[in-house]
Amino acid sequence: MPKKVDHEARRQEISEALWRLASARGLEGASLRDVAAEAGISLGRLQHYFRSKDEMLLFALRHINRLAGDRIRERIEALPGEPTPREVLRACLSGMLPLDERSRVGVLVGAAYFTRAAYDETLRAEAKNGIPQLRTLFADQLRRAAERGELPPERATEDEAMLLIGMVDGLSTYVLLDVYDGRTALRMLDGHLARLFEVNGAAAGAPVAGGG
Amino acid sequence: MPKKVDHEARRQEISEALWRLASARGLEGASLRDVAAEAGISLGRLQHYFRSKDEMLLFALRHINRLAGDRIRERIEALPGEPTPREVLRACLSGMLPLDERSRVGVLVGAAYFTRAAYDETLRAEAKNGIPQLRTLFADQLRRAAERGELPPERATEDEAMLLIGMVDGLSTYVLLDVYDGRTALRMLDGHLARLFEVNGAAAGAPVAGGG
DNA sequence: ACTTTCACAAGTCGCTTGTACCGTTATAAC
DNA sequence: GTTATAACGGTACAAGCGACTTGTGAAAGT
Repeated sequence: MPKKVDHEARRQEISEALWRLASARGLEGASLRDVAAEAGISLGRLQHYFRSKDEMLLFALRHINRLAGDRIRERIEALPGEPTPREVLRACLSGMLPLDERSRVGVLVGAAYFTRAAYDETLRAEAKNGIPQLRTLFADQLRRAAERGELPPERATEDEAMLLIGMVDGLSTYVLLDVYDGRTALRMLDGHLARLFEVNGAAAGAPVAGGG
Repeated sequence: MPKKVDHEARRQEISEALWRLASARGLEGASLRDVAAEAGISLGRLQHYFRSKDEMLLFALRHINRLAGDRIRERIEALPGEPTPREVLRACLSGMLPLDERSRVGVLVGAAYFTRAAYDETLRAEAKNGIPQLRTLFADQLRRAAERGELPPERATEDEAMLLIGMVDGLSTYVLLDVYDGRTALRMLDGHLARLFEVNGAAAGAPVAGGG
């Protein structure tokens, strides 16, 4: 038997090259030759690791979804001490906004995939994948906040959790379109959270200062 | 001089063929030949009305934006009697959701353009175009509601208006992804409006029943 | 009647695309 | 040392792309 190569690692490298191109020129603007060139390998080699373009796109989508999940989890664990539900929520939501280069690429790639997912059933199934998890995570935090008296109980719903996800998505959209910048989006997010966590007209939960 | 043809009308017909394809297969899946076939004309004729593909895409974007604006205005005017600010807001916002086939195509096309706009400056400038108008319209309604005592004054801000736009955008995204359906999105939108229009823990403004 | 010019249809051009396939090298097993 | 096979690099190919050119018929102006 000849030498063995870590296929998973090679595939991830190629995926990352694809993301760089997709965030700069869109998914359709990234041909196999372009991706190979960006990854610094030959077209033949790329084809050795992905039998077709669709296979590459699907792998890259799964990979970026996995990284996005890791990122969320990292941000939660990075919170100091015993974080309040509100702090957890803010960390997750602000982590989904395109505030730095890394998350900007992530959101751009996600948008590119979304457009395809709208008419590609395979991609759509994959893109929807993480949403229920995220909704559950957020709903859990809302319930926890309600138990602590930091949130009116009637606001601790799955709908509210879903609304939060949708809102961050909408904010991200307009940041990418340069309608406003990341700081403004963050301010609007904080405004929404502040009103969400209002109990009898007063702020509740731990307000958080600064940071992305 | 030979016979004269209404160029504007021809261009609109071609644009509509493009939308049908774009909503079904995405913008990149619509070649000039495909659009011509969908419009039932020859490639040569299409090129007679659009010198380049970019010109066609730009015209179609402007056209769909104009129709979207018309739709909003129609919905406001269709409201019976002297509509409250809340009724106006709900009519506009629900009109932006992909609830029927027409608006579904509109949102799909908008999404396809958005993906391109992320890395195409010309399209981005055009796509941003209607936003400030919409924000102003919404902010005006919020202020009017605050004056009528139906909304706490501190919520009558430009940020709140922008947040509404972003939220509908996010909801639309997930409707297209089949995460939930249009009715659910509408329920979530109504939930948000209900809380927005809460004064001292009680509902204010005119609650609206049913309808899209 | 003649000319001009619009409104097309059809074909061609150079280029890029995804995919298939061939040839070569290197390495591990026997 | 032979063989089998993973790991490539390189090339060829059919299809499709946008852009461009050419040809034709007809109607309006003179």
